[in-house]
This record gives sequence, structure tokens and C-alpha cells, in this order.
Amino acid sequence: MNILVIEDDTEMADFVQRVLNEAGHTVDAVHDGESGLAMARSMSADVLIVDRMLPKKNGLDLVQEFRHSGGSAPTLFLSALGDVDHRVEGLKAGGDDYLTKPFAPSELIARVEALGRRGGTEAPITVLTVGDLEMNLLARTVRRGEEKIDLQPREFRLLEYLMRNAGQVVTRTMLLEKVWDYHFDPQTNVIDVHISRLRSKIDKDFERPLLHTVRGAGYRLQG
Amino acid sequence: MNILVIEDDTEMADFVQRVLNEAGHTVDAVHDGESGLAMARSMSADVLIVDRMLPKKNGLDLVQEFRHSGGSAPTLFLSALGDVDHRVEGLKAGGDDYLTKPFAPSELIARVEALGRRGGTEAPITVLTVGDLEMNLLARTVRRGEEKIDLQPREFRLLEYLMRNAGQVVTRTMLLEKVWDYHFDPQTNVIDVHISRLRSKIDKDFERPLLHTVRGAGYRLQG
DNA sequence: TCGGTAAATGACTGAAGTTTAATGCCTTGT
DNA sequence: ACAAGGCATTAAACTTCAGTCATTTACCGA
Repeated sequence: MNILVIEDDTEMADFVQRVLNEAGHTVDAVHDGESGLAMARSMSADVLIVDRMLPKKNGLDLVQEFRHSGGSAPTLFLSALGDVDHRVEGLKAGGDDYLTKPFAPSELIARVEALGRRGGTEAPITVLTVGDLEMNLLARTVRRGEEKIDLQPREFRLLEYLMRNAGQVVTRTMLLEKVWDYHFDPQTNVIDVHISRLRSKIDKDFERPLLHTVRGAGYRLQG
Repeated sequence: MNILVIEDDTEMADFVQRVLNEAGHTVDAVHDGESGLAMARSMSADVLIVDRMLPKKNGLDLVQEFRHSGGSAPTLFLSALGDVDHRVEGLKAGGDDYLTKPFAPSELIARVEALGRRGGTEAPITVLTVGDLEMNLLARTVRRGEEKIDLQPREFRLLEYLMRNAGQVVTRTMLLEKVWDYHFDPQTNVIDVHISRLRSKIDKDFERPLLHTVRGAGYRLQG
């Protein structure tokens, strides 16, 4: 397997590299966040092993940027910090597993291989489906049943996010973060307006509504 | 293999169905263009067999719409018309092969199976690369080397088309057709303007230009 | 080297898309 | 049943983007 290690502590990097080499994998290592990100993008590794604390760009940001630019290799975070909050933070940032230093070689191998198996070479999702609603991410088209639906860019992003989280309640804060890239409350009803417009396009002419309001919580798209 | 036949002539449809059934394939048949398109979209067939002349929606339009909405199943056109022009027209509309009635059962089987093999279940391309320029079609992002590049929607489409045809000269007419969906000459310099804007984003700050003018012919993107 | 044509650039205009704000409706708790 | 807050809808203001036009620059043959 092709593994990229991004870790500033040379000793630790060498250790990881040796352990995984001996387990029969090919391992590259870089020592700061920036070159790590560059490397991750260019080499198409099967698994990324990333230290939380890195010079130039921290591990969390690195993985987030990597994911945002379309990278999909599963990621194992390495960290001295072991508590639950940090773990959650790492997983939220797009990490797939979390390993606390110090750790046993066998555990490292087991986890990396588990990730590698799972990450495989799956094709990225290009079509999202919820009930009879279908979104083609490459063609940028949306259909409900037989009907084509034209969406504006922002409406498209909104629906995409709702579809990716179908069945779950999506809060306004989540939408502001992920669809609007706002990290603050704009004190307006932008969301309401766009939800309204989206509804008029995907639900108006149809029997069963897909987009439900969860009063006090947010919205849920349900098939 | 899963095959969808869209043919209004019931006798011919039955014939095709029987022949392919006997060759071990699963065949569905519908008898007009509209339900054909609906079916093609919903059933994810491995191969489509489409009559050129159909009630409600002709075969050419059907395939074009099907492709436009993201459908990728290879298509075999059936037609009484056998001359070169019609053949070309069919292939241009997004067809992959063309068979003139009457035809031998063995030829039908051979062609359908050839298409099926080719069409396979290949993953759609989501990342285009030309030199150090990289476009992610899912994330809708563009990077040159380490630099992120922001493009407007039309600039994005323009660059996508150029990248898909990298190394080849792309004429203004091709760009008008494929990027602008114009089927006439707008008598303006829209293209020049957008090429200029695109250049200022992807070539300006870089050593080697990628987007070259081929005077009198068009443009070429070269790594 | 000059003139003509093709292509590039910059400024402007109009349209389309997004956000704001005002108003009205519906739900929920008292 | 009523009040209060959350949500929906609409129109208007604003922002962004695509396209046009006028002008400048580059290319090529005579």
C-alpha cells in the first residue's frame, strides 16, 4: 500500500516509516503541513498519516483543505492529545481514525490496513438520490421523477448539502457554515428565503414534500 | 447484459428482443420517445437501442437529452436510412454505433455486445489535468501548481472544454457550440474576451503559458 | 516597412442571481 | 383564545457576472 506520513518529529516519522515498511508498505514522509498538503494532492496515497501539530499548517486544516479540493484518501490522525474532544474534532475535520502516542506498532499496522481496505479505490459519488429526487453532480442537473429542475448555484449547493445529509436534521448554523461559508450569523433570513425558493422548485408540483421544517431545529430532507 | 429497446414498430421490437434474449441478454422494450427517455434514465441499461424515427420524441433528441442529463449508456441507432449523412448525424447526437435495417441477427448481437463491453461500468472522470493545471469537476475547483484559481462559471466551462481537448486546436465555432450553446455566430468577440480573462487567471502569474493562440484557427491548451 | 486583419484588452451596460427587509402566517405555550 | 416567536413569502435593493463595444496591440504578407 502507498502511505504518506506527515509528521514533523523526525524520530516518530522514522519509526512509523520503519514499522509500515516492515509490514510491506511503501511509505513517503514529509515534515511540514504545506509540503504535506502538496504531496497529498500530487501522489494519490492510499492512506494519509497526519500529525495534529505541524509547522506551517496544522493537521486539521491540512486534511480539511485536502478534502475540500477533492482528495479522498482516508486519514489517520496521530496525536499526543488523547481525550474525546480532540478525537471528535479530528474526525469532524475529515479524518477517519485517530491514534494517540505512544502506540504499539501492531496497532498502527492494524489501523492503517483497515483504512486502506476501506478507502480502496472507490469512485467518487457523482449522483445523489433521495426518494425520486436525483442530483447529478457532474452534469449539475437535478430531476424529480420525470421533471427536470433548474436550480441557481446557491440553491444547488443548498440542495446538495441537504441531500448529503438526507434523513438528518440540518441546522441553520450548519447551512451557514457549509453552504454560505459564513462563520457568523448574518442576522438576516437568507436561509429562509433560499429554502422557500428551493421548495417552490422541488416540492411545489409534487404530491409528497421532501423538504421538511423541524421547528426550532432546522430542516430535514426525507425521501 | 441489460438492454433497452426504444422502437415503435412492434414487429421490429419483438424481433430485436427475441434475438438478444436468445443471446442471453435481458431486454426491455418501450414504443415511444417519451417513455423511452424516462425508462433510459430510470433503469440504467448497459446498452440502448434506439430507432431514429419515434412518436412523441425522435431518437436523436432522445439520446441528446439523455446524454445531457448525465446518462452514459452506449447507444446503437436503428434506422431505415443508411447513408453517410444520417450516420454522422446519429453519431454526433451522442450515438455510438449505427445499424441500418434490414440487418442480420448476428450483426446485431455482435454490435450490441461490442458496445456493452466498451461502455462497461467505468468511473466518470472527475479530475482533468494538463501540465501543472488541475481541474476538479466535483469540487469545481482549479489549481495551477500550488495556486488556487477562482473561475466564473463560464470561464470554468471554457477551461473544461479546452482541457478535455488539450493538445488539439479548438475552433471558435466549437467553443460557441459547446461552451455557449450557440448554434450561430453572435457576431461579437465574446470568445476573445473570455479567453483573455481566462488567460489572466491561469497564465498571467506563471512562467510557461498553457493557452496558445493559433492564429486563423482557434486556441490550443498545451501542457 | 507598411497596411490590413486577427486577436487582446479595458471600460461599460444590462441582466441575472443573491441578499435584505417588510409583512403576514402558523405553531406553541399559557 | 391570545400572545410571542419562529417560519414563509414577496418585493425591492444590491452585487456579481456575462456580453458588447471601442480601442490598442500583435501578426503576417506584400
